[in-house]
Amino acid sequence: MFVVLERFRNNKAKKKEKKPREPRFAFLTKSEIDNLEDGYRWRKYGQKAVKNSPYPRSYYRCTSQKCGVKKRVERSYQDPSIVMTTYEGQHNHHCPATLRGNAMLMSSPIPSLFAGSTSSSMGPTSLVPQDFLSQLLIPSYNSSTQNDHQIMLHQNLIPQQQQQQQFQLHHHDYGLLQDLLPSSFPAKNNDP
DNA sequence: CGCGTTTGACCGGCGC
DNA sequence: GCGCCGGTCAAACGCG
Repeated sequence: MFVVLERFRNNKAKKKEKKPREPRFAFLTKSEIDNLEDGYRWRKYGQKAVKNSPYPRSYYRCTSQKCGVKKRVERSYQDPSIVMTTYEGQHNHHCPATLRGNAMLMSSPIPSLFAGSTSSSMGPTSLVPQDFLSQLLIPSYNSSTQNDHQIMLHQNLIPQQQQQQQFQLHHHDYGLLQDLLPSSFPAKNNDP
């Protein structure tokens, strides 16, 4: 039904060198597949039971060496059709396999959206306070076909005017979101 | 044989 | 100190 895109900023950094956690962000997807294709190869390295939930949480790591991106997938205990995916870190490489529709990555409307937000045309986005943990995007999501989805993104940073746009997305575009989001909101990094 | 998953053990942080 | 909890390791296993 909908996708909630959330961004975490781990500034709990009392010990900066202790756990220089990568920036994380999560989004909810309504999918019956736990491991949805985002264009990257993942190796599962753990699975734990979730408290107050009958569904386990799976831990994945990007298979590329030099790329410590992690991701965890957890199914909602309330709505089993909703899967929460949390990414941690950013890929420092491109998609390993040229999936079908790879060329579409360039023509995807999503990059243009976030490119626009970074190019200061969206102004207020850069004013997000650092400890602002709440969601920056709340895409609505309707599964039309198996591979294509209509996604409605609207920024709720400005409650007054929520900008809404519609896009066509593929599954592997979720990985794109991950690539683009952190750079879209360049928070002041006073973390050395 | 190479690569990915499974699964229990292990580990560090935190609260009591 | 102890136990819980979230996260990770790694050996065993499965599959092409």
